[in-house]
Amino acid sequence: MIFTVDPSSPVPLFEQLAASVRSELGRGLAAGERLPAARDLASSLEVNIHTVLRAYQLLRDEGLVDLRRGRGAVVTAQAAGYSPVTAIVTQLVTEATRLGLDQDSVISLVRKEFAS
Amino acid sequence: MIFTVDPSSPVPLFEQLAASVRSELGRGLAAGERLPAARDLASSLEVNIHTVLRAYQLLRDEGLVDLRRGRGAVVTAQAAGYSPVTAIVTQLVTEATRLGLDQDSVISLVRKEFAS
DNA sequence: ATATTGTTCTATTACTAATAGAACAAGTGC
DNA sequence: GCACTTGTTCTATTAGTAATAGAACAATAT
Repeated sequence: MIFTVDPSSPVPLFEQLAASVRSELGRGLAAGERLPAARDLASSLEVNIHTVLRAYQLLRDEGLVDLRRGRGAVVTAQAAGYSPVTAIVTQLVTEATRLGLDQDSVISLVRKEFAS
Repeated sequence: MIFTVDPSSPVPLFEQLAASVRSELGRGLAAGERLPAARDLASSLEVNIHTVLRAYQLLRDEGLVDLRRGRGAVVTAQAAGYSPVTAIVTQLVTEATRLGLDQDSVISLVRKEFAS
């Protein structure tokens, strides 16, 4: 469970960290597991504890973790099926279908966009 | 050719405007056509001319328009391939990246949506 | 020539990110 | 019960960016 941030990126640190946690949610990180204590993670990432807590609170607002004093940040059950991009994917496929683009064409566009 | 911005949105005005132009590129706005003069658009949107010019310069950096003094902002030939689907794909990949989802995860979601 | 239109420059204001330190409160574990 | 852990809240400072404003400039169009 390794989280990273890049201080030289224009993306805010707390957003980078939240993104890093979400990324782990799709892999090994399961419901009930604990994230590192904010003070520990802040120390190892060399960022302020407030920055870590802001990322945690963002994830809490999204329903991905529970925060409790003394216990820390715990991955929720609903975090497993969480996908905020689903709405956009639905819109994309609807529009593509309307214009006569098939699955492979769309996936090709996605790959190209990721590569750019 | 109607462009809009929402001053109450947390998204920067120049980014909103660039997104609005990109959206039009897929619908009706063809290569060689001129965008409104920055001063005119700034006036009608009630934003600063510098804000409009920043959006235009962003679009120029993306290769979607050419900027020339006296002539204004002209849609490039390359922009023609910028379909509504491309716009949505850009939005999708941007959002996915922000949330820490990688290419394979996104493509998996697209396949699932096509299958449904 | 003159008007149009983007470019560049300085400057100000407002907002946000990130940091820092301290005190506090709720939960854990012996 | 008591010490420890860990998130919460508060004030404060610094740095960076968005947006605005105004002016002068330079290339292009008509």
